[in-house]
Amino acid sequence: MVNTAAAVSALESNGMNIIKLDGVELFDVRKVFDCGQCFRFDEVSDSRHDVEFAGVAFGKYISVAQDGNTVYIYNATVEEYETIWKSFLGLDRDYGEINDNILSLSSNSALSDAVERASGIRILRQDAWEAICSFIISQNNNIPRIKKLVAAISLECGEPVDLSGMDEHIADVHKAHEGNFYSFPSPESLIELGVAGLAALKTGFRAKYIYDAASRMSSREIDLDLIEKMNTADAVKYLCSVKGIGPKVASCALLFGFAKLDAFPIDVWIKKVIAKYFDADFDPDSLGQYAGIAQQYLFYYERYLQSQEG
DNA sequence: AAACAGGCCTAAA
DNA sequence: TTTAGGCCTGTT
Repeated sequence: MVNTAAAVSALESNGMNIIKLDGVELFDVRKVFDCGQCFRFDEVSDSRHDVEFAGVAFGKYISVAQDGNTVYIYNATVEEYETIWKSFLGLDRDYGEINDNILSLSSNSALSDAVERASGIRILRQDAWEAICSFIISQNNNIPRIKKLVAAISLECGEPVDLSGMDEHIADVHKAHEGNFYSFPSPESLIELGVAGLAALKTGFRAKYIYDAASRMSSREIDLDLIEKMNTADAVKYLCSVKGIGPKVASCALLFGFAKLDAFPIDVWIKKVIAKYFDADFDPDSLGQYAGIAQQYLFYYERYLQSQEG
């Protein structure tokens, strides 16, 4: 059974393009945008749908809404869906098959519980530079503040996104929800701001790291096409040559920005998970080509358990 | 008030 | 090769 085959149709409302996807399985918008992989989407609280998240990606403003197995993408054409949003949302992959693969490689009961509990998470395919830069910012930081900092550099250095194709009513609703309407900044625009300018936006000790990464991006010393072709282990080493990028940040960038689904970021939560549920000699590679997805399931699961305490 | 937040760098053994 | 401190800032 193939779960990628959603029925795609194009709707229109007051000139705004809307994609409607019927029969979508193993997809949960809230989990997708609330599991900490993406810092630019916020929930639209008075949505006409069960749940809706809106934000900017690839220089475009969209919102993604869901009622049961039906998913809507507002402000998107069929072409944009096929070329950008389908892969961005992980809708080009069969998560039924992925979950089976993960479960076939491990009999760990916490992992099988996690797969069930976290069902519906999809790994986003984000812009590579945005992922690299965002996860540099994420270090020694918490999610609300990461989101604030990413919003701040986008407001300062990004370009205003085009809202001309949007239904005015929808646009107004979204503007009321702290949505930020600027694209993620190019490396060049961040360089222009300088280390001092970046620090002035409260990025703290990360300012020089962002600057260094942006410089190496701009000079093509960091070659995204090269990373694309590398295996994950080599790509981690490669990215770690940038000041401010260590194994965890590199793994996150590869998982969320390059669709390297075997990248396995080890943060404080995952350390806890490994200590709690796995043997001391646990090797992430044992979870196979989708180890990074398993990591997200475990991450989500442990945070879920934590939230249930007290 | 002190510790911590989805780490990483540097120095020191 | 592994192990301590320190780090911007904000929140609890």
